[in-house]
Amino acid sequence: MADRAASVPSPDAVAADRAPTVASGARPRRSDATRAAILAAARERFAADGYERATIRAIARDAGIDPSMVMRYYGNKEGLFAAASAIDLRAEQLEAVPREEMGARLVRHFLERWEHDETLTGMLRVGVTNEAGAERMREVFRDQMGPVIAGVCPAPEEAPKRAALIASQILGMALCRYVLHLPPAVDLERDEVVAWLAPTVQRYLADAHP
Amino acid sequence: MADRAASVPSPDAVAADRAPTVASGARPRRSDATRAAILAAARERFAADGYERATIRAIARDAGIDPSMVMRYYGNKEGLFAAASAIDLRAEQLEAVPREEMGARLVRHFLERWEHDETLTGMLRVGVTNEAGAERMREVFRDQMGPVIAGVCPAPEEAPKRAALIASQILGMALCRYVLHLPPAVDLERDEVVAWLAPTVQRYLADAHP
DNA sequence: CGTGTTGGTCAACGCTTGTTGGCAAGCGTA
DNA sequence: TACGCTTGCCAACAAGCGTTGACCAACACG
Repeated sequence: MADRAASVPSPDAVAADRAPTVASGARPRRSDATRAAILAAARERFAADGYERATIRAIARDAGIDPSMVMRYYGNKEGLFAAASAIDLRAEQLEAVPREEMGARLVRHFLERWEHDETLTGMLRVGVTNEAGAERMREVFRDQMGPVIAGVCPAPEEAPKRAALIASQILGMALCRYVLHLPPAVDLERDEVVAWLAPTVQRYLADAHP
Repeated sequence: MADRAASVPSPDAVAADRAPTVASGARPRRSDATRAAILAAARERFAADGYERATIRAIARDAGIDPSMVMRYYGNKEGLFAAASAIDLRAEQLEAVPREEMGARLVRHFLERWEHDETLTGMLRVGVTNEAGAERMREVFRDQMGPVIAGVCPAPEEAPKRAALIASQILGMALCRYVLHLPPAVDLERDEVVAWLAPTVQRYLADAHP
């Protein structure tokens, strides 16, 4: 038994552990395809069903393997979620954006991320009912969103507060549009969402206190 | 077996069915206290745990009765949720508010509602992972939030869209503050939240398209 | 060729879940 | 007092859950 699949693994460690698509130092294993299939199925199920209803049995069925393989490779369900919730917001794409364009760019960036990576929906669905999922969201917010906001925020000590305000608007729209499927929110064109939300985010980012 | 506890009851019907605190036409039953205890325990559990983890057994334990009583009075778990998710946003309090104050009043109203009625947290927690819960949220949005927005919105045909934008901001803040417990969102004073969000909501409510 | 490691299946475990039906005690009314 | 409805508990059911360990086939390497 190797050191992988520890009892309570850290998300990024597990995620970075075996990434079949990335050329890492270790030589590839025959099981990389299976690992990837499990992870893909897990992301899909967590995004569609949340933590409790995304059963290991269903994930294994989707991946075309036995449930016990999930346990062997990811330790337990918690470890599987930790691996499946690894996400890169690609926030570095926003670092060179001039301050006055930041609102629109932020909104568009996250709408696109949300539509192309179901992991975000999964994190939200899980984070709302599962403490580990909520902690994961707080981590991502702090580590990936925080620095970007701090980089363009006029007063650095206000950056967390302003980041939270921005998150409230962007997460709220994602919630209404991609999770709750509120009809008028779903019907909006993407450009329309950007046009409406961008000034809000811009104000949260850099305006003086109201 | 009476006509109560139908197989798939409508939320409001079930909720209005037996409301021990309200003087209804039917004369009170000895079991009204038990019914109320079940409902209170259910609201608490749904708000704290979401749909799956709020087990009938746990709810019954909290209410100090046998799980089978829950089934007798509410038919099944879905019926229990339907009854427990009955909610009054008290939107009529906002009907006489002048348009230019509406943003601030809306934000403050919902913050207070959220802090005093855990049913809202329950609906959000359940709505994110359970289709019946999502449908319930769409209903409440349409029937209770819609009319208020339509009442002050300059162009009536734009009311649903504008209501969705407002919901995205208010639900987003509630999500960050009361569900995900994002630290900077939790640390904000209530007046601070109102000061920041009110202009946003005001713009979504009545400003021209951006 | 033989041997150890890896990838995978299978059957079962202990537990929890929603749900059901039977039975006893309490109450209201005739 | 006697009868019927109501309220409640108890025990059990079938199904599904996460998880485990035994076992087999295929590969890698000396």
